[in-house]
Amino acid sequence: MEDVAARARVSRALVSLVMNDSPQVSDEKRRSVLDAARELGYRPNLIARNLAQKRTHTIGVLVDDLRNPFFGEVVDGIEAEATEHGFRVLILNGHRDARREHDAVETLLQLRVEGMALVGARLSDDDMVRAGSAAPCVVVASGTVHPGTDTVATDDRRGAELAVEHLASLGHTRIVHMDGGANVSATERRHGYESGMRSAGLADVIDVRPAGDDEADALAVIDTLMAEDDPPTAIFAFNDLLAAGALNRLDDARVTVPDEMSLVGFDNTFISALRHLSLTTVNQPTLAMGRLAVDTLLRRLSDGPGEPVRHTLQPELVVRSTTGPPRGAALAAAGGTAMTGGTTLGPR
Amino acid sequence: MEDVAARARVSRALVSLVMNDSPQVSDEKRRSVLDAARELGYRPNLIARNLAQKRTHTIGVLVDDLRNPFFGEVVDGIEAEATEHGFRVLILNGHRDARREHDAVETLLQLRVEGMALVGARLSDDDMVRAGSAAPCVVVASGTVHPGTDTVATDDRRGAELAVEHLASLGHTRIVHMDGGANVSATERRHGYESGMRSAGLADVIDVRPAGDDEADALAVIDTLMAEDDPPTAIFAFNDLLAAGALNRLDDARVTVPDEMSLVGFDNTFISALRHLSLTTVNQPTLAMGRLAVDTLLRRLSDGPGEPVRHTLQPELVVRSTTGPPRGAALAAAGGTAMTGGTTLGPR
DNA sequence: GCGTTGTATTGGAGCGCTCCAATGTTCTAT
DNA sequence: ATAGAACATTGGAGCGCTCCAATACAACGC
Repeated sequence: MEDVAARARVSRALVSLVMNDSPQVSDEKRRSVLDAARELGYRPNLIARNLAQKRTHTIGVLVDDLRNPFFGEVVDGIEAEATEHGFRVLILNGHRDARREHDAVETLLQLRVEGMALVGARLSDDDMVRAGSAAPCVVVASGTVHPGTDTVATDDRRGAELAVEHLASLGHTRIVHMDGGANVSATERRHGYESGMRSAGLADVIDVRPAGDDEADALAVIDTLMAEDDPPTAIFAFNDLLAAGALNRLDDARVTVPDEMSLVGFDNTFISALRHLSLTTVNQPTLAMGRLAVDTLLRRLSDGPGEPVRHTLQPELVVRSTTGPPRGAALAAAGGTAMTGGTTLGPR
Repeated sequence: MEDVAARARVSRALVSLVMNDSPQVSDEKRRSVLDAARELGYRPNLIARNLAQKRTHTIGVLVDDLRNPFFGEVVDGIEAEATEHGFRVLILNGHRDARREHDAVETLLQLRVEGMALVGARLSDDDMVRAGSAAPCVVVASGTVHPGTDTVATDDRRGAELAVEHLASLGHTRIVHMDGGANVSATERRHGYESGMRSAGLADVIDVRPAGDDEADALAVIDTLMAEDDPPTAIFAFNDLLAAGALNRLDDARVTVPDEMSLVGFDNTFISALRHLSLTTVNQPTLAMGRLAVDTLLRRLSDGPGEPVRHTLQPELVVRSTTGPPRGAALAAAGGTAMTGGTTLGPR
């Protein structure tokens, strides 16, 4: 910078003004500074700038699992909204590991991000408090919800209800839920499953099986289920990945879907749309969630602390080809439930 | 930091030493500094530290498309290796957009990363030169190759040959290649396809169709192909996503796979393994590529500039259920080609 | 007791930038 | 011609840390 100033025969301060394109600079000087910078291959040092400004214009994103396309889509939304508002986005990967996510948050804070979006993060309440007191945080797509933090989430409970209503309306009674584990989304979806079952008059056959959130987690559960005397006729899985794993395993066991087993996922990731999976699932408005997360963060940034806000977006049932009436059942009455979108495509 | 020093009744310099856990510090002082830091909720400022040290211990990763699981796996490898060597990893998303990737590189450089891994990036030679002169770069999984930069890649050409050999050995003659566009991987795979065709004595029916690298890009190509008088009996697609798109469209057109059409992808992403896709594909050792990329970067960092190194890893054919003999053909001779791994599973 | 070695601690300059108050310059109105 | 405003430019302090050379302190042999 020194060199640029010298070459352009101006002060360092003026170079700074040009670099931040202040309107206060005469065209003549601006041009000569720009020329000098180019000739010298000068590249402003963001680190120094951030230090001097005491601002970073950066929001940090912690993603629970970069390989889960659902999170990828949320991040896309975050990036879009953030860049529109002049913020840079730094992405750190949590690898589905609480300890690494804890470290990642610490790194983000040490880097002095101005806000953090925690996408599907699995953080302890302690972590959340520490993080929240250092920078505004927004928890997206659950994982954890701490009392004091802003959140953006889909109405997981309602989504689960939609799934169960759909299955019940097809005539299913033995509907099992493959549970996603110890996070808020999973809890909500389980509650939704339960309330859906109750509304359908199936309270006495509520059946929740602990599974997980990844393909591999489905295998053992399917094995167990199919070994039972009276296996279910339908499964509602915590998410698409789990449902895909279930589908694989059902295939191994020569169980046809949806004839012998109906299957519903959650998230409407692109894999569920693949024609050969054609998974009935529950859509979450991922892009909107990402954008809303950033908006929430920015609002918090300008308004300062206050009542935590909770944004809840509405899910939609997407009916594809993994659900149908139970084997031997009379065709269930069409329609009835509040489902939207999705068409049943191709033979399965 | 000032405050911590005051509270612990030591100098700022000593606090710095403790924070970088230097062995030169007496246990007594160390403890009191640590206590003071905790009580005050002190969090070191990485920005200031980076500025003072003139080092960031950070390597930047530019990912062409976060939603492509293939890249996600490579990034996992990069992160693993980098953290093992005490480096932080910053991920920026390129959104499959040359302009955004250009900007992302600039950002990374301004943040003074010590090296950059460009995963599938689509950068101009100019960009690469600028980037390479500011920080060591390694180009992973192609996209672009600039003469002067280190690269880590799969032997795309060989991978394509494996695919074609496989199809030819099944008895296919009309084998079309769906091309991935203007990047090095695509070019290599096309060359591999061509040389594979020549070796199989099919030089006169080489048929390359421009497509792309995403699901949607497959649709029009399939439509065109199936409208032709003498459609091919096999397709070798640039990657799994494209193959998945093709599969969808073939389904729409009521073309059965593999009876009426065989299909091979590339990358062996987890979607190709989904039982209901069960896509024959070419595996790339993603994790190893990520790790190797970091190693290359670190070596360059310590050795300084020099002859660019090119690491080429070997691909493997993974045979699943989307390939079979052409309709009506006699069963082709088994074995023969150098294929590894993968078993044909379940009925399609 | 003294010098000597060694280790523990400190002051202060400096990293590359921004920002503020101060100064210099030009223009307008009287 | 001149006060005043409006704009353009500059010097220098300061952001929070590290690192070096300098100093303080302790232990040791003679």
